[in-house]
Amino acid sequence: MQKQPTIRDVAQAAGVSVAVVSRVLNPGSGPVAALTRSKVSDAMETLGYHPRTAARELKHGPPTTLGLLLADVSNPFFAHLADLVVQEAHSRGIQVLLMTTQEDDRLESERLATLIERRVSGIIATPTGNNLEIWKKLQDLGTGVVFVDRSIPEMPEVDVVSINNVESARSATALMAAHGHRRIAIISGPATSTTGRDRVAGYQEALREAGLAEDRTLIRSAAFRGTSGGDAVTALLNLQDRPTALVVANTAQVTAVLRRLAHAGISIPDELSVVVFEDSPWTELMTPPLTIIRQPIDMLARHSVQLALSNANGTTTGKPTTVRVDAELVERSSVVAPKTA
Amino acid sequence: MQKQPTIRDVAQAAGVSVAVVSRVLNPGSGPVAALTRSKVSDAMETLGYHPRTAARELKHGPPTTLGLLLADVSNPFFAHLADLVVQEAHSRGIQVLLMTTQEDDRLESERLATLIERRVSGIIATPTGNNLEIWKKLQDLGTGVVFVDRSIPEMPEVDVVSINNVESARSATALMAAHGHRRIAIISGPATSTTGRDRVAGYQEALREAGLAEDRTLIRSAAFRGTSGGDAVTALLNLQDRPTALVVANTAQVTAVLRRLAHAGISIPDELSVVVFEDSPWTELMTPPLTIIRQPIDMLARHSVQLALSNANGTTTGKPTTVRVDAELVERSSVVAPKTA
DNA sequence: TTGTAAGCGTTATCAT
DNA sequence: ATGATAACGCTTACAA
Repeated sequence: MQKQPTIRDVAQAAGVSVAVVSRVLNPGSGPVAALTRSKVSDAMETLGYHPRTAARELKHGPPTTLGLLLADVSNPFFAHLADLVVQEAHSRGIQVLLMTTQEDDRLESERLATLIERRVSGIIATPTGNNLEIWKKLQDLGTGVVFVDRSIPEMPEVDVVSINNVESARSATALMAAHGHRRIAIISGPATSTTGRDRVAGYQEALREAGLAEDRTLIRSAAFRGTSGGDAVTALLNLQDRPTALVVANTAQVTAVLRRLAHAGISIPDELSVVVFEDSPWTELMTPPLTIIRQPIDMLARHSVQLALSNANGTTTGKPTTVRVDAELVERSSVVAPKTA
Repeated sequence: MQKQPTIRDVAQAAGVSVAVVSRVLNPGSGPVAALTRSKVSDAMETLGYHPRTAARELKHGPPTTLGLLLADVSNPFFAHLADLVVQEAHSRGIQVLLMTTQEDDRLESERLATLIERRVSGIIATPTGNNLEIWKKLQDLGTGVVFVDRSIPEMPEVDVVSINNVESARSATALMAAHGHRRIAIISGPATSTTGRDRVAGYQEALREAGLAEDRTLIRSAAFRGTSGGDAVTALLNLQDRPTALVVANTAQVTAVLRRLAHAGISIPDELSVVVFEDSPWTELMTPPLTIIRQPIDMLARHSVQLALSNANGTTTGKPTTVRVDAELVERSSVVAPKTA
């Protein structure tokens, strides 16, 4: 186990001062003679020198790391988002500290404390909805905060990047209505989440447009974690006047819902038409291939990183930005006209 | 945008010296009077003080971050691994820097350079197979290096955590043989990867045990990225003597394979029995439910973190550790006896 | 063009 | 029990 050479070792080996080494390390920070430069480079090479990030950051170096705080990474949607955020960040020379909250605001506050201590330049997060004060503080500190996928209504000053939740749920529901369904159910995220609320709003809008009456028993919100989606299905199936169509607007609960449906022996789309908010490749491999709402995750990733970085150092342009990208309804074969009973 | 208070500000506000503040920050580092402690705590509270990690690390503080270098995080297997690694690390107060290589050794070397500069205490990685010198250097530097899922044969000195690839492929193949299949194909990872080679070895072993002759045309290695799995399927289907069973041992190519199979109108398991190395929930939702090899990802995550951390600071116990956990063959409905032609 | 030296925010060693 | 003060490795005026 060898000891790490410092800038001083390099300077000595090259027969110059540390200032010169620093200059070749940071091109543009000052003049260096070509010959000197190569001598220094050689020294760095032979010594196997690597500048220490911690020291650089301490000396008000531009913070080069970004926090990515997600609910969890097992969820394919978040996994894909993480993948793209990392790629996008790397292409800008930024590193990503990955953290998860498990939808637990207690854990969230701990993670945020760590992020504060690290003085990350920005944070891209799916907030639990609490810890308002900490988020505020982060912004005051000049951290670029961006909420992705969801937001916190009480915090309109934070930038948000998400799909148009209202519109996507509306289009999914409208598709059902267009096929002649009159009893359309929705399983959404918890009512405390903006995605949950917005998607239900879109659903209601579609109902209104189709001249359909709203039935509260057909609106089920399921927690993101656990198997709440399955229970929602069971509840729906136990209704005396069962729905003929179902919009699964809670991405984290899609497999739980489908599993319960399969278990109950419900045949899709004969007994139940289905649209899910989930665009993993496997949705196309199902029998029948599922009609889905596809989220442009690459757009979400790109905008999140860009905003987080541009908001860093309090370079906030004043009014908060809200990026709302359109999701795409991909029609496959899980929606058909209801059986006339 | 407020300025961040330093330890000096706290000291001043509390009317003590910085040394005292540092002591209350690091309990056990020295005596502090109870009254003093509370005064300091109050000052920290009202000022909203957070110690700066960069400064602490500079002052030979225990490195508290770990690098997780994966091929990509879109792959559900890696995503799940990342999720659990993060959880495990957090439970030990360690942070995780997430990076991806896209299976590109050029990118890998860049990421590794960054990790060296950050002086991370450990790295958990799915190596591309190259950059041998850098990996060696990392170890010399006292970084705890752990290869997960795959390994590099030329680097027996590095700890490895993976499933028993030989045995899992053997059991999957043996299942086919037990059902009476005689033409069993396998689509594995590239021959340059240890997982690819090991799984093929297990496949061959099972063939031998079943007294079946090996047919080279039934062994297809597909790259991890892209849609190479689909091409392998097509090649297999074009054989004049088609296989009646297929082991998909390349996790990253499972959906590509299934998609091509569906596209070709091959019915599972009637025309082709299938076992896949992939345990995402959706495999159970397919028609028919897929027989799979389930990897105990939680074990992989736990051991990886533990090893990476214990190997840090050159605390290497001498001989490298190899943790090989057993994968589980979960029989569902995608394997049946071959149709007697 | 290059060198000197003063920080950056902590921790740790001595004194007091 | 508390306080000065010297590092830690790097950047950056300011000199030379």
